[in-house]
Amino acid sequence: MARGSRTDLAVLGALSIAPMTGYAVRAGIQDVLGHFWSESYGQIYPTLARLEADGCVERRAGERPRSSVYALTDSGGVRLRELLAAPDEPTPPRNGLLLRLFFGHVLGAEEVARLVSVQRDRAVAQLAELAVARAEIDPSEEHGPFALLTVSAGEHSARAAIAWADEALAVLVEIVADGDRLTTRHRPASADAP
Amino acid sequence: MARGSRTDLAVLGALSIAPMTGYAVRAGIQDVLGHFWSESYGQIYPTLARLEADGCVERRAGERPRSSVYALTDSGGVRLRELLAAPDEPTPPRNGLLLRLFFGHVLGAEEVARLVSVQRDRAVAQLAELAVARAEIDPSEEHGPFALLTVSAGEHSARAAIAWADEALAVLVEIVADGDRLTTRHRPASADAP
DNA sequence: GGGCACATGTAAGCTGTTACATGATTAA
DNA sequence: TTAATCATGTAACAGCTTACATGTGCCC
Repeated sequence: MARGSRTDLAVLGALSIAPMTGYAVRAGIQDVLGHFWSESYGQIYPTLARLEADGCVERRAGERPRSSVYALTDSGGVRLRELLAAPDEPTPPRNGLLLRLFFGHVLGAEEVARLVSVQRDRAVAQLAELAVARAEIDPSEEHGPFALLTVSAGEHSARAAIAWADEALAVLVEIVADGDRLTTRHRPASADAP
Repeated sequence: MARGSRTDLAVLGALSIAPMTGYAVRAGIQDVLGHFWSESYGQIYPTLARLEADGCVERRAGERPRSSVYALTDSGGVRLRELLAAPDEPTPPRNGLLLRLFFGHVLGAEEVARLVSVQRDRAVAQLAELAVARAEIDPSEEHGPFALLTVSAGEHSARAAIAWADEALAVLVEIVADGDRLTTRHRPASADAP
């Protein structure tokens, strides 16, 4: 799947739930898909215009002045299924924390531990947000089970991040301790003034 | 940290290991950081030129004609530590598999299961690659322990992906079974011709 | 001599964000 | 009345990939 069609997929998917304005598409993506997807207005409005030109969506006057409601057409439905069936080609990896960690000896273990703690806190916070999201899903709705699976993916990922962070922090504490042992080895064993 | 400095961080980090050519920087990032970072030539060469103009790296003639070896300067070292200490600001989430999963009722549970299987296979393959990477690290080297932590992060993440995929596949099988039950309910219990 | 690894660079293009400009409607 | 929300769009810019152009050195 061409990378460019990912916004198409998100927008067509949103319109498959119900016809709505561009503004509502954005709000829906932020609120409902927020933990694994994002789109900005700068993407959404041009995308809607292009999809309309391609006959994938139909534009109708909205209730308010200057507002338009977009609805999925038949060929838009076909296009949506095409995009859904296409395998997800992974983007090149770019993990800023691991990049910093790899060059950790330059920065020092203590500073690295601080960065890892920040990441751990974020994962804990995400777990709490996911619990809220989970509670808001109605499992009897048609896409309820699918929504629950996306929440579950986030939870697995967050728990793994926490477990790793704990492991990493333990290792980093040891590295700090070793450093202390090395620098204090030649000093008297009794406590000096701080 | 401005997003734009992430390539700077990767390049300066590479040069903190040893002075090398742009080509070697790219190869090093691909081979050593490959499981969590990537850079293309289109980023590396302009970045090196800019870092040289800023006085962060020094360019010297390499052994081959037309080749240059870049080395970290003192101010480059300072810049590297600055970038390393800056917290990693997370990029907006974009998970193509979860996007597809969320709209799974449009595609059907069986097709979704196929997509999840592909993801599971990828995670299994990654785990194998990480085992190789782990074996190649010398833990007595100064950055050995840090490199091991990056491998460990990959392993945690891959194992979580596999566990989630197994859970998801089990749920999807049930959804398929429910669908079959509903569609066969009104047919005779005895086997019809296929 | 042919192919591969080494080596440098640029141009075009795509994806995406941010900030801005503009204005109507509604709830406090 | 005034602030928040609803609503549409664009322009500028940032980041990144791909493909191309170009050439050297080394090994089979």
